[in-house]
Amino acid sequence: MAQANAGDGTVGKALDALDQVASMGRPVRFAELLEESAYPKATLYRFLQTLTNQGMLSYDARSQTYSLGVRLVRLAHAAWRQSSLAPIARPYVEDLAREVQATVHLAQLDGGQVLYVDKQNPSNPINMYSESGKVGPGYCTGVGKAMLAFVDEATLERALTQQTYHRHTENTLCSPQELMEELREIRKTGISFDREEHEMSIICLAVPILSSQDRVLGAISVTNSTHRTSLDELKKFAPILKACAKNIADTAESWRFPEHDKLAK
Amino acid sequence: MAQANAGDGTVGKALDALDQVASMGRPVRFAELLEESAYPKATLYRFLQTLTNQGMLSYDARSQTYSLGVRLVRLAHAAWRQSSLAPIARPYVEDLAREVQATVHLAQLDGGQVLYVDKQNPSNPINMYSESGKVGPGYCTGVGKAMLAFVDEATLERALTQQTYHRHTENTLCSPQELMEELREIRKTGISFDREEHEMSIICLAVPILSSQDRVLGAISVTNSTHRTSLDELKKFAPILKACAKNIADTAESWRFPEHDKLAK
DNA sequence: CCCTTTGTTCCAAATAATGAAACTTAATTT
DNA sequence: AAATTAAGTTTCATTATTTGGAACAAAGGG
Repeated sequence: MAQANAGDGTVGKALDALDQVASMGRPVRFAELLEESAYPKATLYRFLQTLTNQGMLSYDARSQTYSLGVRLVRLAHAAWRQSSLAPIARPYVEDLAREVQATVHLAQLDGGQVLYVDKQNPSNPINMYSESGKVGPGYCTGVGKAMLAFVDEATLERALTQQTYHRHTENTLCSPQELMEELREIRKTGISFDREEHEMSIICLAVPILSSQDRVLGAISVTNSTHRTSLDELKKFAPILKACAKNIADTAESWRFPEHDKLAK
Repeated sequence: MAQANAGDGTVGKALDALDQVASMGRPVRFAELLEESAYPKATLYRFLQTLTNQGMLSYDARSQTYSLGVRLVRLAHAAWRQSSLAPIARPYVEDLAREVQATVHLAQLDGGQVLYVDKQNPSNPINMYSESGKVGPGYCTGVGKAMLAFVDEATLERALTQQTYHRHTENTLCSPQELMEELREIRKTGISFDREEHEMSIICLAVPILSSQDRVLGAISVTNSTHRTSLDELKKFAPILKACAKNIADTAESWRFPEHDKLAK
C-alpha cells in the first residue's frame, strides 16, 4: 500500500501515518510501518511520536507496538453525532427496516468510497458501532452508485479515479465506462440496484438522499438475499424508500441549517 | 476555552483546531472559532483548510460552517475495534449485564478522564454507538476511581492535575486529598463505589481490569438507582464483577500479545 | 564476542509555517 | 446607489520547523 496522499504539508503527512496504522487493523511495530511507508525512518519516527503524544495513537512499550489512540474514539463520537446523518435519520431508518422486514443501510460518501454510518436489522436490533465506520467500494454497491449518480461533475471525476475496480462477481461493473452508463440510468429512475455485483446472492435497492438543492447527503438501501426475495420484489419498496429519503433530507436540512432561509426561496 | 495543548509542532496545533471544532458540538463558522482560538487568523484559517482537505473536517459552503469530517468516523471504527477493550470484552459484558440485571459500563482512561467504550443494558440491548466515546470525570465515577487507584505514580499525578473538581452532589469528593484517601481504600479492597457522587440517586460498583503485570487496562461497573437497590446489595456483585474483569484481562492479553510469552514467565 | 536487526538521536540544509497587512466579497447602513 | 462595516481569503518576507542521511544505542542471535 503506497502512500496515496501528497499535499497538505506536515499535517497531511502525519495523518497519512495515522491512516497507515489504522489500515493495518492491529497493533504494529515501527519496522512494519517503515517498510510500507513513503517516508524516511527519522521522519516516520517523529510522526509516530507526535501522534502518540497527541493521543491519536497509543504505544505499548511491552510489545513495542502502535495502535490507534482513544482520542479518536472520543472525536469520532462527536463526529458521528454532529456530522453524520445517522442520529437524524435513525428513527426513519428504524421505521423503514420494520416496514420492509430487511436490513437497511445508511451510507455517506467519503472520497470515492462508501462509508456506512448506520444499519438496522429488524430481526436483531443490536450492535451498532460495529457497523458504523465500515467502508465499502463505491462502484459496486447500491448506495455507492445511488450517490455517485447525483454528485457534481468534479466530485464524480475524482471519485471515479479513486476506485480500484475489481471483479467481485460476474455482474460487477469493472470499468468507468460501464459504470457511467449505469449512473445515467440511475439518474433517470432515481433508484439503484445491486444485482449481486459485490457479493453473490446479495441484492439491494438503494436511493439517494438529496438536499433541496440536489446536493447528495447520503443514501439508504434495503438489502436481502436472492434466496429470500428477488429484484422485482425489492423494486416494490422504491416508493417507501424514496419517501424515507425525502423525510431524512427534510429533517437534516431543518436541523443543520435552522436559519438562512432566504436562499431557499 | 483556551488552547490547552502546546507542544508537538504544527501537527499538534492543527489537532488543537480539530478538537476545538469537536468541542463545539455543532457546525461552526470561521469567526466563532477565531474568537476562541489562540492562533492568528491566517494560521487558523490554514489549519481548517488543511483539515478539510484531509477529510478530518467537512465544510459546508452554503452555511459556511465546519463540522467534523467523515474520515473520523472511519478512523474511529478502526480505533474502537483495535484499540479499545470493547470488542474483546463484549461477550463478558453482555453476560454480566444479564446476570446482574442492571446497566454495565466498560471504560478506559484517557488522560485524567473516563472514556466509556461500551455499555450494556439488559432491558434494552440496543444503540451502542451513542454511548461509546462519551467522556466523564475521573474523580467522581466508580470506574474512574477504580482505574486511578491502580495507575502508576506518574500517571496518577498527571491525572489529578487534569481534573476540574466540581461538587456535583453533596457526596462528591472535591479535593485531591479526599480522593487520594478514597483511592487508598479502593486499592485495599479492589472495589470502588459511586455513592451518588456524580448524580443523586445513581450508585454504582466498579472494579478495575488489570493486566498480569497490574497495568490498568480499563474498568467495568454496575450502575443502578437507589430506588431499585442499595450499596450493600450492589456489593454482593463484587465477586462476579471481579471474575468478569479477570476474564476480560486474560482475553485481552492473549489476544493483543499472542507471541512474546517469554516475559510473562 | 561479534554481527545483525531494530529503534533512537543529531544536526546542517531545505522547506514549510507564520502572521501582519492588504485585499476581496458580501452584508448592512446611510 | 454609495458608503460602511464585517467576514473571509490571499500575499509575502521573515522565522521557525521539518527533513533525512548518518551516526549511535540497544536488543537478539549465532
